[in-house]
Parts: sequence; C-alpha cells; structure tokens
Amino acid sequence: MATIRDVARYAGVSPATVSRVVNGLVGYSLATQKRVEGAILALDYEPDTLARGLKTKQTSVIGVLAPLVSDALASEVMTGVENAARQRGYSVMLGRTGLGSAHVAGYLRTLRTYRSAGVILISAAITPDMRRALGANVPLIAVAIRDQSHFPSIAIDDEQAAYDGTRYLIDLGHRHIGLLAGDPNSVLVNTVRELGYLRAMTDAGLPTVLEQGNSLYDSGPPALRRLLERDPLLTAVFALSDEMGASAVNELQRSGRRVPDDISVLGFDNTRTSQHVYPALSTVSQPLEEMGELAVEHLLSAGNSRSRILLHALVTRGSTAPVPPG
Amino acid sequence: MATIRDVARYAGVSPATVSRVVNGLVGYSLATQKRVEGAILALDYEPDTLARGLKTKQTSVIGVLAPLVSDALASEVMTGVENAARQRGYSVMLGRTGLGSAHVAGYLRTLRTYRSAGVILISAAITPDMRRALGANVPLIAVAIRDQSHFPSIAIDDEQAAYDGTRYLIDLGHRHIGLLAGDPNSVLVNTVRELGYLRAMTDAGLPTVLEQGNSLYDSGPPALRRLLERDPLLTAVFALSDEMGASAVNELQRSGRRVPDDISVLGFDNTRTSQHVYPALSTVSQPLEEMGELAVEHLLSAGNSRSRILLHALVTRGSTAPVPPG
DNA sequence: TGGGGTTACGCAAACGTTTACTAAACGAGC
DNA sequence: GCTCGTTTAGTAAACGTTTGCGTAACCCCA
Repeated sequence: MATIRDVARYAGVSPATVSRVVNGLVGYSLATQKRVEGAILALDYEPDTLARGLKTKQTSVIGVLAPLVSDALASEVMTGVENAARQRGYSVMLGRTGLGSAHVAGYLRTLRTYRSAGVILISAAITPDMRRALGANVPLIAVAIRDQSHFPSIAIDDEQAAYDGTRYLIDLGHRHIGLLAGDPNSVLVNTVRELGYLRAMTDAGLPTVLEQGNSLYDSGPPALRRLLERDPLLTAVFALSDEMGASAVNELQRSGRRVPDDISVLGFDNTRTSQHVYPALSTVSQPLEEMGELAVEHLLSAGNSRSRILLHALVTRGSTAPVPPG
Repeated sequence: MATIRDVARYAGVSPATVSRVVNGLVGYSLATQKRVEGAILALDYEPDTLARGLKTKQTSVIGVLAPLVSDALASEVMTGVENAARQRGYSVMLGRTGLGSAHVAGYLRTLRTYRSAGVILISAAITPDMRRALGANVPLIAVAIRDQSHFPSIAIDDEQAAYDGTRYLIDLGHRHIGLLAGDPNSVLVNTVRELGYLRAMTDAGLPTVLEQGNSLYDSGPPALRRLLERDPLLTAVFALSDEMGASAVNELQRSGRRVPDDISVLGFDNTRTSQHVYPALSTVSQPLEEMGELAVEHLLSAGNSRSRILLHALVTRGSTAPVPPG
C-alpha cells in the first residue's frame, strides 16, 4: 500500500503538498496538482483512515445502535442512515441495544475510541450514562423515539399518532376497540402511544381494553386472545406495532374470523411487515427512512442540536373497514 | 480523554509498561501491574483504537456487505455476525452491495483503509476486482452463496436444497408445480436453485413451468399470475424466496384460491417473513444466523481458507398439503 | 529595478500507540 | 563476593497523516 511519502516522492513534491491536494486545500499551483493527481492514480494511493483520524481526532464513522439487528423498523431507519452516510463519505458501524444498557455503554466507549463522528440510537432513549460513555464532544441522537429530556431526537408525535389511529377506527363506527400494547419497559414509546389511545377513547366516551405484548410477532396472538376474552364484542384491534398487527390478522383468520368483515386491525409504523400479510395492514405510518437521513444530517451539521418532530400519516389498506352492521 | 502517558505518569511507570499490562504481555511485577490497573481505573483510560491500529496495522472491525440494508435474509446473517463479532471484541461495519460492483469496490477500499480484520459478503459472489480492491492480506468470505471459483464461502448446497424442496412437493402428489424464480442476474444463487428444480422435475418425468421474479415481495404476484396463465392446472408453487412465497400466498387468497387446499406454496430461506403470513409458509431452511457466526470465525482463524457447506432442511408449516383429489 | 505583498511549497512536530533494544536490578551458584 | 542468567523496566523510533511556521519565488506597480 502506497503512503503519502511514496506519492510525494513520485510527484517530486513534499508530503505536505500531497496532503493539501488530497484534502482540497489551497497552496499549490495547477501544475503540481496535476502531477500529484497523476502520482496518486499511478500508485493507487488511498489515505490511511487511521493515521488521518489519529491526527485530526475525527473519523468518518457513524455509529448506529438498534434494539435487534434484524428488526424491520430499525432496518428501514438504517437504510436511510446508510444512504445519507454514504453520500457524504461516511461509513456506518453497527451495534445492538437489546442486551441491556451496560452493553450499550460498552458500544459507545468503543465508538469513542474510534473517534466516531456521531451516533444514532434507534428506538431507545438516551440516558445520562450513555451520554457520558460517549464523551462530551461526539453528537448523539435518538431516532423513532421522542426524547423526554433535553437530548436531541427525531420522531413523530407518538401520542397524537396513536390518538389519530384510534380516532380513525372510531370514525369507522367502531365502539369496542382493543389495544395490543407493547412492553413499556423495553421501549418507552409504547407508553406514550398507550396514552394516545386512552385519550381518544375517553374523549369519545368509549370503554378501553388493553393487553400487553412485546411488539414482536409472537407476542401478538396470546395478547389478542386475552383481549377477545375480556371483550368478546371487539370489532377492532389497534396494534402498537406492525408485527403484532400482522400476527393478529393471521391469528384471527386462524380462529375463523374474517378481517376486516368481522374485525378490523390497525398496525403501527408502516414497516414492510405490514404488507406481508393478507389483507394488507392499515397502519399508522412514520417516515422511517427519512428519519434516518435526517439523523445523519443532524450529526454532521454541528450547530443544530434541535430535535425534530415529523408528521405521521394514516395509510389505509385492506385490514380495516366500517363496523359490521349489528 | 486520558492517554497512555497520563496513565504512566499516574502510576509512576513508563508508557511501555502500561502498554504491556494493557495487552497482557509479560515483563512487569505483580506490584506494578496493580498500580497500573489502578491508574487505568482512576483515569478511565481506554486505548485509542486509531493509534493502536496505525501501529499494529490491524483493527477490530469486520465489514459486512449486504444487498439491501433492510433485507430479511441479510438481517439474520448479520445477527449472527454481530453476535460472534461482539463476543470476540470486534465491531461490525455495514455496507450495501445492491448498487453495483463499483460501489462495492469503493466499500472494500474504505474497509482497507480502516485496516479491517476481514469482510463478509452476503448473497453476493466475490469477484477478482473485489479481491483486488480489498488488498491481498485481508480475508474475504461470501455467505449464503456458494462460490464458483476458489474464494471461500459458507453456504448450503442450493441445487440440492431446491431439488429436495421440489421432491417434497412431488412426494405430496403434486404433478403441476410451477417455479417462482429469482433474478439470475442479481443473485446468481437463483440459477443454481433453478437447476435443482429442473432436475427434480425431469427426474420425475414432470413438465416444468417457470416465471422470473426478482426475489422481493412485489415481484411475486405478477410472476404468479403469469405462471397460472401458462399452466392453469397448477397445484403447487415453489418460490425461490420467502418474500415471493409470502406474496404468492396472499395473492392466491386475494384471487379466491385457498392455500393449501387448492394450491400449495413452498418458500425458500426460512426468514422471519415466512411466518408473517397465514397460513405460515413451508420453506427450505438455511441456517442463516449460524452462517454469520461461522463467517466471523473463519475470518479470525487465519489458517483455514476452506469453504463450508452447511445442511439445509425442510420446514413444513401450513402452506403445503397433499394434492387435492381430482 | 527595487520593494512590498502574495502565492507556492517544504520542514518538522505532533497525534497515541507498540516494540526492538538496552540497561539496571536481582537471585543463585560457586 | 563474583559472575551469569533472568526478570523488570525504560528509551526512542516508528506507524501515516496534518498543519503551523518559515522561506523562496513570484507578481505588480512605482
């Protein structure tokens, strides 16, 4: 592997000059620029990231931490992150948060020793010890979760989104609407969504019924069964994640109920999963890929530490319909 | 951030000694070890990865390149990779191959400047220019694809797996079995699988009918419709990816056909997607997470450059059944 | 043609490690 | 008590960059 000195020697200049043209600084003539560029091409030179990072105290790596690696929601955010990062010449480093906060802190310490340009936390709240583990001067932002404290985040208004989703079902004529909630301990966005559901129902003077899942596919069916036990008159189910929504649709069909004729199902997040089911899941959509892109923009534009709230939207597909007569 | 010199000063030793205890080498007394460890704790010292990498010409990063970031198959492989990497103190860096091989080469060059310990290519074949872009001394391995040339890979025997899948449908009594193929240009594993299907059908003296999709969900329905047009007597469909299988199941229901009573559907890969549909997809399973783990093991144990072929398995769920009478 | 201002470029130190080399200290055997 | 071998420890160079500082060369105008 050629070094900057090799290039310098080949071009008959000093390493400093090579560095300057590589980095697009000023201080050389057009003629030398050409010579240096020729040398770079000839020697297939590529600056060493490590040496550069050591000197400048910054590398082009962005850390991304997601609950699971294979999570559909995180995948879409990561797609946005990867796109935006690549376009700007940054690389992304992957980590997992689902193993407890001690591990997360470990990741952040590693990311710090890599002199990462910033880190993005998906679906997890920033805690003070995370902030500390990362060191004060590398930016950190949470995505798909609204930060309660003063840390920056990019998210939708989950409470209002859940309100609007519930309201949509109410407007379809449903009166008995059950909630498939997520685990409030693992991702506290669930609590906020619950609140939106509760507010919409009480605003409409309707009774609430709620069962806890854990946001993943397998937790849907048992929670759904409990829900139906508690209120057999249910004509609609609002699942706080698409995975639970999808498994609800499948479970209902398995038990002989028709979706949406007998019972409507509404999902949340608008991940790919919502389309992998028949009938396709109506869902409350958040712009996940865009969130990822905005997150890297945020990290790389030092000035703004402002949080952003993006707009949610209702996407209606086959799994919801007006309440059946009778 | 404390440096090794700070620790040395605090402990009253030289930086060299600190380095030795940090790296678990020999050459210091128990007493100094204790003192150094105390200093490390007191100053919250963490060795700088960049400086270390610059000196040793190696970092603990493993590159992982997947077709799409949000791909279900890749997600599972990546889960395995991330697990194995983390356990060994390595970090994983993410890239995308779906943008053409020029981009891939770019990623590999980047990875090289990071002095990555090795890179894993998911669902894509290694080409000589990739090998070149990465530099000769960093290991590279393909996963979930059987390499045709001499590059190492970890995969199942796709031809035989497709053969076995087809054979399974034949053994259920099906005679008219259509194939939902993937794009042979994007991922050439598809070609091999096609071959397995063709061999099984001709071995059984059955007519073959095949339509091309692109492995993703949306390509399933149109390909399926073409398939049914060409052979309206179809009682089974073998999809070469779970996504196409899932969309086939959904599309069949949409068009009023019952799965598996009227028509059976068999998927491939056993990703999460295969369970997100009702009835759940029978599928040819490959041990994706294990493949990921083995891949990092391979990279880190310098000696073996041997390829490995893992066992596939048939997992039967609700989407397949014996051929309907008549 | 000479002087001031600008431009082009090189020198060398620094970033935080690792590691060959060297030297001091120590213990043991005679 | 001397020598020798081993253990413990320090010195300094090197890894491949970037960048502040200094200086030679150049340009323009009086």
